Amino acid sequence: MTTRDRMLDAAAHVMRTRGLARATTKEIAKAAGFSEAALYKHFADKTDLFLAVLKERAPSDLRNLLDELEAGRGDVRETLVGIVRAATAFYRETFPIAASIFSEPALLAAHREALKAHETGPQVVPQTLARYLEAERALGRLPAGVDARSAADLLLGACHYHAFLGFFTDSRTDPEALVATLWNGLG
Amino acid sequence: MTTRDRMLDAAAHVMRTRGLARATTKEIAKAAGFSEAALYKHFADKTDLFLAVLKERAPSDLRNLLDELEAGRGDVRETLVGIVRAATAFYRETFPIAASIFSEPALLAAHREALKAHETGPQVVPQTLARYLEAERALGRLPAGVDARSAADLLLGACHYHAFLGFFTDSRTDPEALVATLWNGLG
DNA sequence: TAGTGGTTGGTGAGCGTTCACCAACCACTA
DNA sequence: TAGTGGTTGGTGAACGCTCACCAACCACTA
Repeated sequence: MTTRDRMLDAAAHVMRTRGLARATTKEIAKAAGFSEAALYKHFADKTDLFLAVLKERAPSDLRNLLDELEAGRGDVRETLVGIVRAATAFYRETFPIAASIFSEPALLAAHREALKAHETGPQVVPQTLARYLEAERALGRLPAGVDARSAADLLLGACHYHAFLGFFTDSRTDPEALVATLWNGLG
Repeated sequence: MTTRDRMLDAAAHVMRTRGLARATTKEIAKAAGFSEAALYKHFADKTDLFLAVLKERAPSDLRNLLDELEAGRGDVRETLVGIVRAATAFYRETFPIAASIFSEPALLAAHREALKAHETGPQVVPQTLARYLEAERALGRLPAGVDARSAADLLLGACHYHAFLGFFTDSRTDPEALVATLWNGLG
């Protein structure tokens, strides 16, 4: 493991435990086992370090799961329940860091620029799920008129929302109930 | 308008524009038209000020709208579309401040304590919507087996999610499509 | 093969600035 | 005249970042 990797791991850890506002360069360097000055041999400044953490230390579990989805293989409802489970855990883990970017608008802007340059971002998650639902619809396993993107947003939105609420109260997601409600509809 | 009110307004404004990390007591005091020390005549410390902003300057549009909902009055679907519109705007406005609390775990913990003491919190929003849906179900305007809380979470979650995504990419909510998808279901 | 010079990646010390916060003081009013 | 609510002018601590310096390693040549 390279020095840079150890620094990124340490930074991610300190950001998670102390919060972005209290994640100091001194503490990150100490956690990585190096001097503070060494940080600046590998990263231009603190913002550069944080952007690198955001880009290189984001857990990819959910994205991998979605990428491996294949239409026609397995029951759609069961698949969705699995996705709800994974997404809830994923958002619960990533929310604190993702959210704390909002405390520094400059950092948010820089992050957005970086995402644009790499043509990626959090929206690829609902896009990928929508693509899967679209494929299932094409196979006739979902109603013809269904709006795949709306369905993806409803499902992932509920997970995201639960992760958020979970930091303020003790709320639990019931993946089966969620999927059943979306499946049956209100009409 | 009292001095305290002006200070709260100024703090809310600075928090929104500069971000929590760059919202200094000096700038807030200046924006309110007072000296920095005057802040400390009205608030014990910076955390106290921020908690007061969170409690007393949260826009209440959505909560009011939901509180005024009455079952049996008007078309359910149209009502839901209106709620989606209001919720999306609401979350878009409140997200930056709500999210930036995560940069300071101590502040988050204090906020959570304050919510617990007043027996309130963000979860009252889905609770209120669920209560409305429950009432509509009791009137036979929704299917008997529908899980009101899940439906509320799906709908509000999508709004919350869109507000979040909107800060990273240019995404737009289509309230009608969202409600239609939830209404018709996937099954 | 021993000496030379350059690069890489590290260190401890500390600079300049900013921050939250406060003591002392003061003007106004009940 | 006592209390309220404001001001000026600090203070110590903490922060990001830079500085001068150096050990280890490497390529090149006398």
